[in-house]
Amino acid sequence: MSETPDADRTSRAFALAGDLRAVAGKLKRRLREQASPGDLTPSQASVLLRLEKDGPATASYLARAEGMRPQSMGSVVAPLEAAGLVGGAPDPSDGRQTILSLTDTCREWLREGRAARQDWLFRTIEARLSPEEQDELARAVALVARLVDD
Amino acid sequence: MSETPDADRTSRAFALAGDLRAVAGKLKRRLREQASPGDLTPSQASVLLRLEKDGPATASYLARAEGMRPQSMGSVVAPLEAAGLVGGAPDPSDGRQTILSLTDTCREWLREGRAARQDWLFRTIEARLSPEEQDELARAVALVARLVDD
DNA sequence: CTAATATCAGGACAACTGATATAT
DNA sequence: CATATATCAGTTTTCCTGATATTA
Repeated sequence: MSETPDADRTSRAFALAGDLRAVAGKLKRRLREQASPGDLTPSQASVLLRLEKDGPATASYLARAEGMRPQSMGSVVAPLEAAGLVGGAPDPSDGRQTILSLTDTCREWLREGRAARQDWLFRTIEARLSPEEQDELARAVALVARLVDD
Repeated sequence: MSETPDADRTSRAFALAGDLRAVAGKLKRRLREQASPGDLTPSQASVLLRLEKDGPATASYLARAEGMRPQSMGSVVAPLEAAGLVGGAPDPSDGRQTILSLTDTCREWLREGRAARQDWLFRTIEARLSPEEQDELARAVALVARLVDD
């Protein structure tokens, strides 16, 4: 309808950027407010999920994967180690590295907890989005991943 | 293909929750790292966008809209007022409230800056996503908005 | 010697909670 | 008096930068 479809597209992309920023901020705040003491932080949950998916990894690898500094990843992982969910073993072929992996305790915990656990985001996705919408969201997550990766 | 399609859907929803958390975290970190000094924070950009879209509003209204406490919104808005982008006027019919609105300076700044401005997210969306993908992302943003709203 | 990894220390930022003043 | 708004002050969380030790 517009006489200048290009300008139209541009302004829609601009609005999209704003909406995306806003919704990301809201999501983050909501995640924090829903967190009960003893819960994992979003970063920690991400790390466990990644270790489960990709297998053992070093803190530096995890930091790169999450787009975060190695030092920051250190403080994300430390509580997980303290809780016995993640174990560290020195890399036999490279003494600088420590290989992190899920403990059996953690695997067990993930297995039994998954659906029952108090994961607000998971519950809300199941409650509020149809399977088709979940698929749509999954595709969009991949799109955003492309935006934030190098 | 699975014998238990329900369990399958559940585990996909669980992975989706994890991926969404991860990508939201990455996006936030990326936004921060791309911010040049003098840039608006994501919250501030959101506020300007909302004031432009919905017209003048109080800090409390903005806080509710962004899913944030009024006190927090205060510190988001304060720099915008100091920068002359937002002006406050007392509500004539309710002395408790201060009506915030965009200044002419800000409108001018938005108008001229929009495409040229150093908005990393906007530029990246335009550069990396096709118009169709942008539409898909916009739909997904609406889905996430449904998750984070009450 | 240079590069990569890990860790310690201190700092910045954005949100929070609690308390207080004021107006409805 | 109860409710809603705004603001001040202090705290927490999460990530950052900078520095140092160790190993490749």
